[in-house]
Amino acid sequence: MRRRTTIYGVAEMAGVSVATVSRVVRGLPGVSERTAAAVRAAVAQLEYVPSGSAQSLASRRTGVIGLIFPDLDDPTSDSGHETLLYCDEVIRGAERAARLSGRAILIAATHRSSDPALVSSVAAKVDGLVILARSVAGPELRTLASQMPVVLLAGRRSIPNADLVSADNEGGCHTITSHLIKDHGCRNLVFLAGPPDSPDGTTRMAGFKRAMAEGGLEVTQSNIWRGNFTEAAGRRAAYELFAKKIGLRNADHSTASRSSGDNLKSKMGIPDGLVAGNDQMAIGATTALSELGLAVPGDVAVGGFDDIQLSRLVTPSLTTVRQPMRDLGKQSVEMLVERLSGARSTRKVATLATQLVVRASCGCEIEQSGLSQGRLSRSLNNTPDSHRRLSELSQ
Amino acid sequence: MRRRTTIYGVAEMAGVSVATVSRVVRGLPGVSERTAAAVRAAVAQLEYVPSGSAQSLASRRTGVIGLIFPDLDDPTSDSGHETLLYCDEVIRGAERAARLSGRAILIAATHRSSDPALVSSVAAKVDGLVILARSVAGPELRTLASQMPVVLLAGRRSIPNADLVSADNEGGCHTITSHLIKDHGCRNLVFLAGPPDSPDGTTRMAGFKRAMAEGGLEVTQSNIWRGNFTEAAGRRAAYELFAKKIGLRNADHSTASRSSGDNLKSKMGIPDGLVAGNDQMAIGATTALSELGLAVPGDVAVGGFDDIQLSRLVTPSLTTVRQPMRDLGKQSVEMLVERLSGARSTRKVATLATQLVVRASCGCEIEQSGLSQGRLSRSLNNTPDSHRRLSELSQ
DNA sequence: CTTACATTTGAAAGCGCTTACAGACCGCTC
DNA sequence: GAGCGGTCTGTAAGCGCTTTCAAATGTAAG
Repeated sequence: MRRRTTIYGVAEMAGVSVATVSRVVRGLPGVSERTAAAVRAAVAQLEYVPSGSAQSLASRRTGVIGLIFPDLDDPTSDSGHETLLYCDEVIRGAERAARLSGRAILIAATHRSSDPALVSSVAAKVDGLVILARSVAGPELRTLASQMPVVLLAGRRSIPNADLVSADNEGGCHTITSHLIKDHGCRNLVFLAGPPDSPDGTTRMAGFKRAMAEGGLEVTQSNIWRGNFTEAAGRRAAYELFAKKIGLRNADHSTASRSSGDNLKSKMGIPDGLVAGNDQMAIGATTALSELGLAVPGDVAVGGFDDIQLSRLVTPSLTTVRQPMRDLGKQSVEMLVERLSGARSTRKVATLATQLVVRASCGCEIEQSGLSQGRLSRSLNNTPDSHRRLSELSQ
Repeated sequence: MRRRTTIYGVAEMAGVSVATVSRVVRGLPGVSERTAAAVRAAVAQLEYVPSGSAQSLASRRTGVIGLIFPDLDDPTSDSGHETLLYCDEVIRGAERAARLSGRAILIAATHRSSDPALVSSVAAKVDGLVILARSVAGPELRTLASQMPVVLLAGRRSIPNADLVSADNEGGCHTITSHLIKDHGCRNLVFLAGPPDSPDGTTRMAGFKRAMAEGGLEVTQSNIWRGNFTEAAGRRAAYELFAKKIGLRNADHSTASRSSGDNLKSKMGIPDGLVAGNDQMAIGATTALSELGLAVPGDVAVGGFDDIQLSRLVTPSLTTVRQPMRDLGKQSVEMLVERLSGARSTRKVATLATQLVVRASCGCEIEQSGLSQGRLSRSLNNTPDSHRRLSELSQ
């Protein structure tokens, strides 16, 4: 582990000043080809690698972008697992975008028990930050945003100075709801919402309502069911919405009377479709419906949101909405780079289009099984003309 | 984006020298509580965050570990996808270990068309490197390893000075082979090998051979089939190994004569089990066997290696061997940290235990279907007593 | 051979921190 | 009161670069 050569060593060997070496190494103009060649020879000879710290200190740029994401405490939980995958994709997208701009990505995960100094120490080493969801507390976030460019990814908060990138939750939910209405003729949809304080959930519900309105369908209390994003909540929803109305107290798979067609359902106000605020609830509901003897999608069409792993594996496979995770990472970094290069100083908000993933639970796809299962899934863009939708706010 | 406060600003406000501020900020002893409090007040007041570059330059430590991994050119290919997941897990493990040691992780992906300066620029910013597989070319690797601590993860090369971490390919393949021999009574196993120049493949074959020897079974030419790790190769293997021997030219699912028990098979030298060097080949072979009218695991037991996503989804689900990906990342960083803290200077080689994942293709598990599919999979450690096996070489 | 101007080079002043090292100050002991 | 060992604090010299700025050199025009 020999001590690394410095710029002085190279300068000496090449018989020039350190300023000249610096110019050659960074490819700046104004050095004669003759001199440059001599310097390059010395660099190669000595295997010179400039010290990143010294470069950063002198130029006050690190060439590094920080990415802070939440690390779940309980990696065994379902949601934990899904969040992990989500973050991984984002990291990948961010890394690529950073690499293309000649920068590197410094990653750090936070969780509730982690050292508060962590974020500072990362902030001290980077030119700008991409912060996922709520991995950093509000006050700290404000401080950071006042000191360096910050992009919030899927963060709900509106921090002055911080750009914002998120998936189009409203549009995605609108798309899947419209799909159930227009393509599958649902007339009595129920939205399985999340807790009222979930911004994602609220935005998704807005999409549901807009699609209903566009379809000429009324949305009342009875079309919104409040849950908490868990599978259990989905099950409960199914029982509450269907059990009484079809005259069952206990779910009994073998003896449950098979449902009796649109006629009865519409008469009794039984929903003919469910749109869930996330996949977990959709899956819970689907399971419960089958216990109640109702067929999905035959009697009730079901749609989810997120496209978690499990959604592809359940029977029937779940029609859902996928977020462009990798693009979220990419877009965040690109916006950061734009700021870093001084190209922009106004605040910017980007919303990336989501993608409808059509599978079986809506009635579109005949169930596959065996080897090929899980490999095919047709999908449609919900915005056919453009890949992303950007809106810019000066602020 | 106001200019950040420096240590001088804090010193001035607190009425002390910068040396004292430095001591307080880093928690060094030898400062009276009175003074320290004043400094802390100033730090909070000014929202002072020390410059990482300046700290690194002065202390010649960056507190950052670099992680270099391959980014596949073709992200749509199967192997690409699997490799991505693999890397993601490694990154997670590395990040956690780094965080626990108070360091951050700088990630950068390389692929064949990427800028060669990338690795240098990363190297210039970190205290040490973890390098995955063959993401960095040999000569460059040597240079790096001569200048800073380097850990090679799953890298086949033996670079002087570089520590090495890898999964126990030999042991894993030994375990699954033994499982087929001892628990399922296979007597005529065939190993579907990779190309001879694949180190992983070779190591796995060694495990196969050892298990065969321990089971008192001979290994000849006819027990080794050479492939190239693709599904197509697996299919070909099945046809070549079985089609002729059971008197079929064309696979015909409906009319194929069902196999006729151990009696015939052993008489004719038909294999009763396949151990594949990776999951892709195992899956290809399984598909082809079913086309040939042979039942898996009924007529032929099959085992794979890697535990790719698909292995859980195919029918029958594939019994295979999983690498401890997250632990690989963790272990790499830990070894690097050990070096960085000067605790060790001898070269170290760590081999982490793999895990046998028992599913249906060996005959252990009754096939599951429906909702619960993919969620349960029993698994056994192949080294019951210890989680990892370390061997240390002084060199 | 000047003068004017572009091109190439080097000297030197930081960048914001860490870290010897030395000095100041304190209460002791002899 | 001198001498001594602690404890606390400040001075200043780097760390290895970048970046003015001015000097040196070359070059073309007058």
